[in-house]
Amino acid sequence: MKNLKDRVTIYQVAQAADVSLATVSRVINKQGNVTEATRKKVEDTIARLGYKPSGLAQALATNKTTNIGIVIPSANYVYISNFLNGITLAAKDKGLTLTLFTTSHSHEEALTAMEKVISSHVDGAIVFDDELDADDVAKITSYNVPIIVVNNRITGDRIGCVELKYQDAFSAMIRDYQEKIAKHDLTFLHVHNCGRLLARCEKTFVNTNEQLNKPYKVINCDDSYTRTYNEFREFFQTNRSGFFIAYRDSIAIAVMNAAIDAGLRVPEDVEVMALVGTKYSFITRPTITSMSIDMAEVGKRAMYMLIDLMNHELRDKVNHFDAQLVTRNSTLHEMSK
Amino acid sequence: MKNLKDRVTIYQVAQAADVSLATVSRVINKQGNVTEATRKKVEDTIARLGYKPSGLAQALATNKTTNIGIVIPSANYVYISNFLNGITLAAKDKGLTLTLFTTSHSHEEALTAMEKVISSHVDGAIVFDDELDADDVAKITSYNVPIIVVNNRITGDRIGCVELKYQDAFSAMIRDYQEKIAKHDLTFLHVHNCGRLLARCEKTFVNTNEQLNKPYKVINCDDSYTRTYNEFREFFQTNRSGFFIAYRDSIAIAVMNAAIDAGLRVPEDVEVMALVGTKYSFITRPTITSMSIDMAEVGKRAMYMLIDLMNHELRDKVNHFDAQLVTRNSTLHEMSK
DNA sequence: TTGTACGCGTTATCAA
DNA sequence: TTGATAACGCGTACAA
Repeated sequence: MKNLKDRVTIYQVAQAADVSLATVSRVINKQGNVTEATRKKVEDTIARLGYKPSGLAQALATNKTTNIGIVIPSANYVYISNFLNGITLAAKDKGLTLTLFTTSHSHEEALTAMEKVISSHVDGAIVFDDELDADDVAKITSYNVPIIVVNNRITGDRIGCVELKYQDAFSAMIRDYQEKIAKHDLTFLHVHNCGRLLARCEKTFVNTNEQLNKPYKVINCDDSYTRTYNEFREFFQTNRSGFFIAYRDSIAIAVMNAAIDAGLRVPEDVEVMALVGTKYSFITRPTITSMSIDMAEVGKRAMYMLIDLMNHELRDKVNHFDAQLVTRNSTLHEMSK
Repeated sequence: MKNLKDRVTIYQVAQAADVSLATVSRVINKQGNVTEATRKKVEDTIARLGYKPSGLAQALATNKTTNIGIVIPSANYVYISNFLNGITLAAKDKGLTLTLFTTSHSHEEALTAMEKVISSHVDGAIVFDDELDADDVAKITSYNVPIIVVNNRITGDRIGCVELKYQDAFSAMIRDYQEKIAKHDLTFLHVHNCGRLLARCEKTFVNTNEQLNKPYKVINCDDSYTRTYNEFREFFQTNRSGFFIAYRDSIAIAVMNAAIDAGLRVPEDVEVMALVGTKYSFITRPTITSMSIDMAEVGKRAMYMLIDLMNHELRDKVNHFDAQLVTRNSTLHEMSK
């Protein structure tokens, strides 16, 4: 008994079972056309030799890898983890394996990731990355790999997409606040180069307030809890009130904690909300008002859309999820009930 | 110009460039032994035809996939995301691609995941999954795939491991509390079937208290924020004090919020700490005392160990990370300073 | 420097 | 029901 078996091949199995490799192949793929007796014989020697088919060779022969490429900027955000988790659930359900490509928020890396997606021979891909635009995506589908794009409206022969719509709910929320409460000026926390989603929200913010003819502010902000906390500790020395709208809930929490630690009351003096909420929106005190989309559901949907697309039976190439406003204790919304 | 190019092969490039496919192969792999002129000619036609080498065929021919298998229970925990992120960073650094296998906390799924790891032909694997024991892991290395196991002490010819050690710091913390503060009885929140790490901590907890001859409690608890919160709201109706030690920080936060919402003071009436801390330990108010290991660092280390192992140059097959106690405001530790 | 021919581990098509 | 044999797309000795 050797310690490290060199990979045992279908040929060795065939030889040991005294059949041809074609027969072994039939047994592996349960294709029938095999006597019960020989089937058992083959299966026994497969077990005895510990043979596992090479996915590589199978893929090369069938032109199917049962591999799905996932392109994301990083695995480190909670909402992306949730998204990823939804994908894994759906993928496992269908016996698909996931290959991960991360891009670290750089256009260049995103492009090389797409190259790798192509050469890695995946059967399809799900792309959730703001660095990639329509042209970049078109490039890859010209290689005949079906793609679902998340958070960008792109369609094509082999492209589907799922949109994340914050505009309606966000705009409604702004109107509601301005009409019924309007205690504080609304301030949008702009983050430089932080993706389409935030950019769209900022546009919605500006437009809605302009239409209402209400005052509003946009200030710069870092995409980091600690730095934002420190900046706002400073900020709240002189500014003692406001309504702050942050991208992610950790940023909103940073602002909130800075306010509280500066002796201000939330939501009476300072109101805070997050655009992208996760479960961490409700574990703080006060809890954080946030917009939310169940990213695990988005992941599942994307995966199922991709499977349909691979089978050429995807009817609606554009799906969308609408964000829901969840009012909690960091804003005065509750009062309007 | 056809819309969907069927995969263009090395052979087509060779033909179009009027050279043999061996020459194209040399150009692709930058092996030299090619005239500057023909190299340029080949590269031009590669660009013109949009040729991308098939990773599959390359892998089959070279017996190298540059793919690393990652086995984790789920992508949904923050500390696992951090771990995953560390891995992606190190992997990208080395041009490696990641294939993800999730097991959903079931032994059966873990086993099939290992099967897939084998047939997927990865060059190596990192396994962070409590469902797998030494035998399961041994099975896979007999297929000659190098493995780094996280959070389990397993070694072998092609196996290395990185241990996550909580015992020392946890035991020291218990002694310290019992000797210097001892205001509340210590209660360990037992979660059924929640993995080796928690089990080891529970053992440490019991042993240390036994040695000190101090009273202690172990009570059952769910691994869910909401359920834990609700149960402890109930609990705090009658029990008005205690020191609770939870597995993850979200669970600790659930207990803390339940206490606060029940009108108790933290840490004066109720103390709370988490064994596995993430960044969410410091965004709550009060902040949560927790033990912590930088899981991103663990991921990086595991990846670099694996690379060494693949190159047969891994010296120390056992690495370990020691947890650090970070005292924050949810316990009275600060007072002992 | 370049080309020929074989092998990598499968699947699939045809005969037998 | 079985068994040769040709793909699949590439790397690589070896020969030219």
